[in-house]
Amino acid sequence: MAEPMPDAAIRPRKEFGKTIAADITHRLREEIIACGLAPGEPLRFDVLRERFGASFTTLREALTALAAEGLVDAQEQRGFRVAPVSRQDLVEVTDARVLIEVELIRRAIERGDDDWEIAVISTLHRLKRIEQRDPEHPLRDPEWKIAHRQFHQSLVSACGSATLLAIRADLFDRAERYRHLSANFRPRPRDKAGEHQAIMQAAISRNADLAVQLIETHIRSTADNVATYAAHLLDTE
Amino acid sequence: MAEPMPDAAIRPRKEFGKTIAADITHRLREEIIACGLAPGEPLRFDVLRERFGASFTTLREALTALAAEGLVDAQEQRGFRVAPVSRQDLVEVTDARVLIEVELIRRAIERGDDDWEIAVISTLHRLKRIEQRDPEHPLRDPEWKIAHRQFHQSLVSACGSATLLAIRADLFDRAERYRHLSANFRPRPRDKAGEHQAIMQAAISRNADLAVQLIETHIRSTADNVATYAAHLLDTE
DNA sequence: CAAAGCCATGTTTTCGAAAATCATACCGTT
DNA sequence: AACGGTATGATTTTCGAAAACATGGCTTTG
Repeated sequence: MAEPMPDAAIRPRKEFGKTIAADITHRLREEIIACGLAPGEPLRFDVLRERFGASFTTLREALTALAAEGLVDAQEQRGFRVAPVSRQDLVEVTDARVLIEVELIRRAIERGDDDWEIAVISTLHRLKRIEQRDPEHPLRDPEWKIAHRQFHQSLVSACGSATLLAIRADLFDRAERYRHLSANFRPRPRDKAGEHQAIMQAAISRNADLAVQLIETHIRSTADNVATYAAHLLDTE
Repeated sequence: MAEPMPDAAIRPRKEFGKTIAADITHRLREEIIACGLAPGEPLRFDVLRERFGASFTTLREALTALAAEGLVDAQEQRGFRVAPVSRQDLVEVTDARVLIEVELIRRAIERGDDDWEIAVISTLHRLKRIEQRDPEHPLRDPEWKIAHRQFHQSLVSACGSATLLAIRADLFDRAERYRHLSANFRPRPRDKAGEHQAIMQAAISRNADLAVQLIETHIRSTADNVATYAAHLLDTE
């Protein structure tokens, strides 16, 4: 007889990662990036315990990991809180992203093979499909977010440095939180589809200088948008 | 009457940081960097528990933090181990350091004020004093290590980006571990004192191009040294 | 009345036992 | 002998109680 479906009572609690701690780290990260937990908000164990159904120490491990990524602020003996946002931090994250992403794009264009080209083309294709389906509020759509993340990830994936890719990933997450922050106040998304298309073409045709210029513009204009439309959230804290 | 010295029985267990977890993170980090714990060595809780006198969960939190810094390798459900070393990783860390440190030196030279100049000059002075006192095995001397770290830190401290400084600090630690790895097999330290002096002068005289070139050479030649004299440790794993 | 000290309360932090998981050796079968 | 599956011991992971700590209000004192 076939193994029955897992009973609700023994449904696995770990949907991502093998350990509960890794799972909670992942869920907390997504929630902070999406601003479901507001910047600066205290992260009290009682509340988290109820929300995530894990114990003190497991939560503590997750919060410690997120603190290292810059999404959580650990105040020794006084608990944790969601990392605050500020204009200064936005500028720093943007600057760091440009510095690193530009270098990684160059390396990827230099080193990328057929598989890399295929990855770039196919992740962009998926992204465009999702945008066609529902062109309204991309950041509200989890699928769009994943596809967008994967497209940018694929662009640099052939750079050859896992070390720099890890740093880039952390910075990308921190920047994405700022995008969410301003999403509710932004009048209309600009033509991101066109920008992504142009970046893809520059990369595939191995035009490094153009790709670098497009990426830098892409990153900086997004950050400018955030600074404009989330201004009231950046100056008060 | 003056407060008596803390009794041995109630001697504080936290010498660094306010929490035990932060203290253990710090001690473990130093021990891994100094190769007191060998690369790839499993980090079993029984052993750590005895060595650091903390409980499972506290150790777990410390290991999680160090995993985010790249000094510990977390294998889900199969424990932790000291991050392995490899030629590839050495190259990546060196490359990343050059990319970031070069940029930060430029920014610091651009933005540094009088306090910055004073910090650079005085940290170099302390470093030279320590080298005069005991010119034998600098990496064996904890004071030299701290002074060396602080000199390089001071050079970039005025860059204006806490975000990039944090990334730089992690990479510096990872590189320092490789230096320790080869220290036992290196015949003689080359003229680091002269290099540090030249870097300081280029920085203070605001000669960014020269400072950048010197720093890059400094970082790369150190890494080359490691690759040469720790070759037998890098190829086997 | 101001300032300092002290207790009460809520929160974080730490601990070791207990549950879950993995690695290994053993056994039976082919 | 080789293979697959299972029991066993070792190790990690998780939990909630208990200790440590910070904060704010209250009392006492100068």
